[in-house]
Amino acid sequence: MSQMQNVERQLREMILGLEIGPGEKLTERWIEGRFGASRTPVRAALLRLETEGLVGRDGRGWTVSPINLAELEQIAVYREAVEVAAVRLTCTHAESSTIDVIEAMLDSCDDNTPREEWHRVGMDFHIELARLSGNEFLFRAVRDAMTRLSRARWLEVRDEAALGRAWAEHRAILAAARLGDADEAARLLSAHIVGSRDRLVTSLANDRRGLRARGFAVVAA
Amino acid sequence: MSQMQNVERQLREMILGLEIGPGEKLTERWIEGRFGASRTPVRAALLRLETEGLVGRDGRGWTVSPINLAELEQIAVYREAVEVAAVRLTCTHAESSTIDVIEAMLDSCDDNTPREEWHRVGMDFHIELARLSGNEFLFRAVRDAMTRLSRARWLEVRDEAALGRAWAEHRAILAAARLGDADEAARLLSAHIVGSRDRLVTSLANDRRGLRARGFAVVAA
DNA sequence: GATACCAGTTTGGTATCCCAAAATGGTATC
DNA sequence: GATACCATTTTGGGATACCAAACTGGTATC
Repeated sequence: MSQMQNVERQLREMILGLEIGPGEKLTERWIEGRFGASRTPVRAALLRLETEGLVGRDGRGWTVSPINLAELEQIAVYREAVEVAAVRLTCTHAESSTIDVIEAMLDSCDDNTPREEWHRVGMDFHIELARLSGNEFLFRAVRDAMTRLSRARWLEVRDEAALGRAWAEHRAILAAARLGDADEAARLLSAHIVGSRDRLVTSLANDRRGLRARGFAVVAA
Repeated sequence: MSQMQNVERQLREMILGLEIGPGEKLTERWIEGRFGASRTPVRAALLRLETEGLVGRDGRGWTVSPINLAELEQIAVYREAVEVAAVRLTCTHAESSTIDVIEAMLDSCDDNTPREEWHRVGMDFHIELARLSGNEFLFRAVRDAMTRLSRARWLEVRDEAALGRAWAEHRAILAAARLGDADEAARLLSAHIVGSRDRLVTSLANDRRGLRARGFAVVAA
């Protein structure tokens, strides 16, 4: 694997895994030293991550994008548009077997599953469902949106009940998609996204002080 | 303006203006010499244009993305999702004065207006309408989709009647938005996008031989 | 004539060097 | 003690040197 892809992947992981906090300053030279690469691949990685919204320019320098509550609300609206369109498409041509694969993903999580895994599967559910639409643009839109949401979802204080409810909603959406009931799948998915957004924004707004204390920049809505 | 932004802008214009044909190979050294910049800004520009879908990797090298009819159809579906969502949002809060600005754009085109200007305004209509939604993600999605469509629309063989019909549809959409009639605006916009796609794909498919003769790579649906 | 092979060239990936602008930190002045 | 000012360092933007892999064109072999 090339250095460029390597730096990009590792840096993305550090940002998404909150090893580098939202709002932190980045210097090309620090990244260079941290990953043992020269500035050329470092700069390529930063340019890529910038388009993903994970880092941004701060005057002349680079900054890890802060968690932005207003942005999270806008992303939810965007997600609703693209995910609903995707699932409607899926309903017109999906085979039961492909739905089974996604359902199996959900099944793979149980009481012994680490929180990190639930987090990942919860995102992949939406991404893989969008992939089934067969539309590359809808798929990428959902994938990129979930990437942007990833850190915020990680910070969310989620109780067992909320996770269980999310999983139940996921299953209901799959059930509707399996029947090819586009309207029902769209309605359920839409409600799921809006509900998720509400819980997420509420949780982060409430915990904003705590997050800032941990050094994470959280911009209000 | 920095060299990086300069190279990026000029190279984008050359690609969108078909001065470099779809499917053509690009070498970093050629670009370097063509714009009098070194490879550092050239690479930054290529990385950016890659995320816009205007250039792509071809093995180790770079290629100007070909016109892809299947992709055009997928983009139309994507546009329908995001543009309809945007216009629905707009209908809930748009002021008549902001609609006026867009209507004035349409009015600025008359019989004496060069074809190039009609082309630009036809895209900007959709972009500015999406901007009115106030949702940055929907806006960027529309803007990026129009960028990807730009070259294909430029190649389309459009008659006067088709242009007039498009402008009439644009005005009808604005009228519905001005009244805040979200359902009607959504219906009209949706039909407009699908109609545009059909005309575009039909035109390009018919003229595919001619386009290839001009050295433009056109990938079938 | 087709094909396998090899030297020379081109090209993207990487490392490194230079520079101007911005940030930093210490000092003199009030 | 606060502030204005200057020397130093740091940093991103750009240019260039180097390399390994890929490509090219020609040649030898069958």
